[in-house]
Amino acid sequence: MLSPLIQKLGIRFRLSDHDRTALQQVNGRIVSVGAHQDLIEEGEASDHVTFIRSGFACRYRILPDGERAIIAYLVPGDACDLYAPLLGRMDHAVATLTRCDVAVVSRQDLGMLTSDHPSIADALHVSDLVDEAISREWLVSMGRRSAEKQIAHLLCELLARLQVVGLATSDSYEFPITQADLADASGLSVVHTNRVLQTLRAEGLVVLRHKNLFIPNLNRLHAFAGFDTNYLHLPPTSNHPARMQFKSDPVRLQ
Amino acid sequence: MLSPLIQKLGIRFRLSDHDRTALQQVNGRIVSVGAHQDLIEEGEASDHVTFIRSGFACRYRILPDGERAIIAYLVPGDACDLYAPLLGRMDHAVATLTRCDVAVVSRQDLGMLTSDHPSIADALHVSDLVDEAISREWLVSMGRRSAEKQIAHLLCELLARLQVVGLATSDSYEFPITQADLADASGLSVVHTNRVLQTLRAEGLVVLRHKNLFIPNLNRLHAFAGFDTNYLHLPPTSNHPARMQFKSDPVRLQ
DNA sequence: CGACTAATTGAGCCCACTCAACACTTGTGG
DNA sequence: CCACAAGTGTTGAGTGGGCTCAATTAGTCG
Repeated sequence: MLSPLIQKLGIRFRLSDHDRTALQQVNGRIVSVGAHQDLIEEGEASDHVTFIRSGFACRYRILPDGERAIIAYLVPGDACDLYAPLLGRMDHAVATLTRCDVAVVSRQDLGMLTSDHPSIADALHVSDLVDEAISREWLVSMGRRSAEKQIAHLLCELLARLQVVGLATSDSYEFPITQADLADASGLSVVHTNRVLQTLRAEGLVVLRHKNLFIPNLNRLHAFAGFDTNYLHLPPTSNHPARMQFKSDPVRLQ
Repeated sequence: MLSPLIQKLGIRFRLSDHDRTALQQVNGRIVSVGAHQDLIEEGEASDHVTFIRSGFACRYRILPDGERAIIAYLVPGDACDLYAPLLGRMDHAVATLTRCDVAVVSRQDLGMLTSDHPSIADALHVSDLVDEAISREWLVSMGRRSAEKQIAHLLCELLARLQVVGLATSDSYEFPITQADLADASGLSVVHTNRVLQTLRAEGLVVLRHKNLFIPNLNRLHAFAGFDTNYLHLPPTSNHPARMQFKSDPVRLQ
């Protein structure tokens, strides 16, 4: 039911076998949702929690002029509305970007789980704090990185996050996100997003084909984007095979 | 010691007199810090928590090219590093923007306080969730609002946040933040920040003089910025005298 | 008063936007 | 299985918001 979540929690927080078993036995219902469907609407206050099991989703807001701003990407293992009741109502919406399987768990069940297993509560809290760090990093990107570096940075982030849940190899992952959805997450226009991607491809920083992203030289992409995994708070022991590559010259555009 | 914090917690969460007394009796030391000084450095892992008692501070990151990105403004009542130990080390730094008084409390004392008073722990958690919502709103601003609207929005947000801790009237507050610090928080250049402020003044949306901000017509500014307090999760009963004003025509630039 | 910091102004440029057309994919129903 | 529609990606041309560089004018504070 919650397998990618368990994987994610286990990476940043020590869980006992007892905790794991409890997590594995959580019951809820699995729902399959098509691409570009709302999972949670703004203003909602539901009595269940939604987790992404497969596919990509996003948090977003619609502005008065109809523009959409994507505030976060959600990948398998991410919760959509974990602490929503503490705040009362959702101040933003959540929608799928691709076809998704989501797990819907009752808040009551989850509450019992976390009170019986305080370390699960802590682990969930930690992963929320990481989400917060990710928001901050997006702010850094939007504020002070060029469009090219911003998107490169995002692609690095997704690689790391997908590796955590076993959905990426050391240098590639499935990337079914639309350029329009990338644009709304980067604060760019669709046209410019397209051109930025072309530049990254032309520089040989990424190979993007058939909804699949391959990174020929991760060190080079990291150096270009100014990417530093610190903010994701992954354990140092985590295996990052790509880190073993030779260091290469930094890339400069123009 | 923590009076603005107590005010802030009390607004969004019901605290018993018992809780309040406990909060009032927290001890720690008060430190006075000059403007533009680091309070917490990136990578730090300290055994105490720092709260802003007076003045403005910010969270920030420095990029490889030396640029600074301000990720959040901190006002009196805000915590600098509440959950830092859960994540291990700080992934960003905190610095003052003006002269500040900060309260430094040992984590051990705070831990005892929250385990004796679970509702204080919840209240702190809620205010962290609001900080998260603020980050998301900043992302919306940077991504999809014009420079004018972005800064107008920020000024609306500060009004609301300062009202919570009694540092703003219904339509004005002390605004000692430098244009350079505003620029780094908005992702704009200093020069353009200056011009944006001039536009807002020329439109009569704000009066900014002698480090003091006055908003002649809050509804007008709200409408212009597309500002909606929802994301701050203030109680509906909160007194917002300015809301009683007449509705006025929306402002359009150019 | 002098030294520094902060705010302002001008000029020229470029990154990113808009509008608009076109090509390629994907999916669906006849 | 094809035809068409819708969605997605790509390209060109022209514009403008926001940038940089550089200099000047306030403020602030010892």
